Amino acid sequence: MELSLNIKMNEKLFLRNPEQTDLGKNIILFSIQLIHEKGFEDFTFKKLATAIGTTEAGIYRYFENKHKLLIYITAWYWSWLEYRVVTYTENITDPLEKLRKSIKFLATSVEDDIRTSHVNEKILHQIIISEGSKAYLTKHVNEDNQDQFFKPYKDLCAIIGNYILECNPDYKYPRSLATTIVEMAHIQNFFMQHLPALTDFGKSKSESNILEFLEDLVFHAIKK
Amino acid sequence: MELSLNIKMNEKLFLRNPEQTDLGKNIILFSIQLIHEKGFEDFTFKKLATAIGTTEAGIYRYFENKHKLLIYITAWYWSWLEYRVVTYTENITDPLEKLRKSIKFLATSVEDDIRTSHVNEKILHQIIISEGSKAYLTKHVNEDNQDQFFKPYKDLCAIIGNYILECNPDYKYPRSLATTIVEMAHIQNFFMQHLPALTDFGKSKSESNILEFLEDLVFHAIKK
DNA sequence: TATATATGATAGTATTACTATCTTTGCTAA
DNA sequence: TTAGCAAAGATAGTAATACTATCATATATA
Repeated sequence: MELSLNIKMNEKLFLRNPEQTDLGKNIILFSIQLIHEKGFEDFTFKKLATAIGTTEAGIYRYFENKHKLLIYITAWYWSWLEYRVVTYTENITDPLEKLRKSIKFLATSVEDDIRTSHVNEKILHQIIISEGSKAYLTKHVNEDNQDQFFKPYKDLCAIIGNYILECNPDYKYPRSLATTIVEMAHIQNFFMQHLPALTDFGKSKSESNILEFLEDLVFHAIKK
Repeated sequence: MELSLNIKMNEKLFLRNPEQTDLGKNIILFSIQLIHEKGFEDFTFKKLATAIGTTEAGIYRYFENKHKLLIYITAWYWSWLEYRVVTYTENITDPLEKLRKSIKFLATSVEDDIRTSHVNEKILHQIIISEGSKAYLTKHVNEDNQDQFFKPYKDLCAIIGNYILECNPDYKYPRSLATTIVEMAHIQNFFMQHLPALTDFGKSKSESNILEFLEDLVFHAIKK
């Protein structure tokens, strides 16, 4: 049986839907590789075209510019993560356990999901850590937000926020705590890899330590 | 009496020390204005030169490229903030109060410091919020780190981390909690301004709410 | 007065970030 | 079977960016 997983993306993010053609899928596949390899600043459509074996003009038929492509792949990641979090927590009744499991999904690397052949989730996770925030740290964040480009990220945070409220309906900062979990899961990971003095995990360099830190932080914060 | 405050910067960050000449000081003054106005991606040495009334080549005599300049001004900011935090907390004996006051410095906007005529701290604070993380989110972060470019940031976090340990010597994650405070002080501020659904402060848009959230988070985390 | 230093003026290059146009390929509906 | 259309390939061109190089000039200092 062949599995496949399809995520519906905001149509304003692309000119032509990359999921519907071979070239489109290659653009996603190779851009994830290239952005990871070179970093977003050094990544260009020219290099991407060469890697795929097509021309620059070909890429521009799918994406207006490389920033839209970055938003596309980050939005895809958040949608995919939301799907995973919801799928694996919806049957859990204990809200504390739901939250704990969610934090684990946010703070832990994944293996490549074979149901999405044009996306390598393991590398994508690294991109989110190093480049993810560049999707919104721009002067046009307000316009991009009006176009709903960050909806997948917001939806995921909203779910975590609701789990927090289920644990403690009186907790005053469910959304900010949710974004703190999501952001710090990635930032602590980046610091652990590159600026270890900024964390307590420099020696072990193990994600499980980040997980422990986040759990400790969250469950103390929401304790009644 | 004329006050002045001088911060010694890492010499590898510049080709010629910008604090020592009028043009150099103008580069710092106008780059802060321009980066805030246009955002870092759209900021160029050409535009900066035009704003100052000098030539592109003139700027290149001080800074190798715009990324080094960004690191310079962010490093300056962290040094300045460390100076402020240390100055205003060293006389406090109660560690909890020291930590509380430090959080306030991290999470609150400042007025322009008149002792530094070539730096507008209020605008600089906004730049740190929107552009600060781009200083280290690069492929050359490891080399930059070896050159000690992020030392001011680390020093500040180390101080906060020590205050945390003074409050509770058994707390297991003092450094990660310190960076969480610093990072979230800025990220929550950005989200409050631009993506308010990600915070609990969207309506009031008030920094004092961020402060309350951070205090609540930190003091629950370190409670014995 | 000689000299070093900072700045100004100008020019030039490779790369980036696009836009435009024309051709070819391959599928589909008449 | 073919006409027509969409996707992709090929090629060219432009303005801006990110530099480097050189030569002249002003100013301070020894």
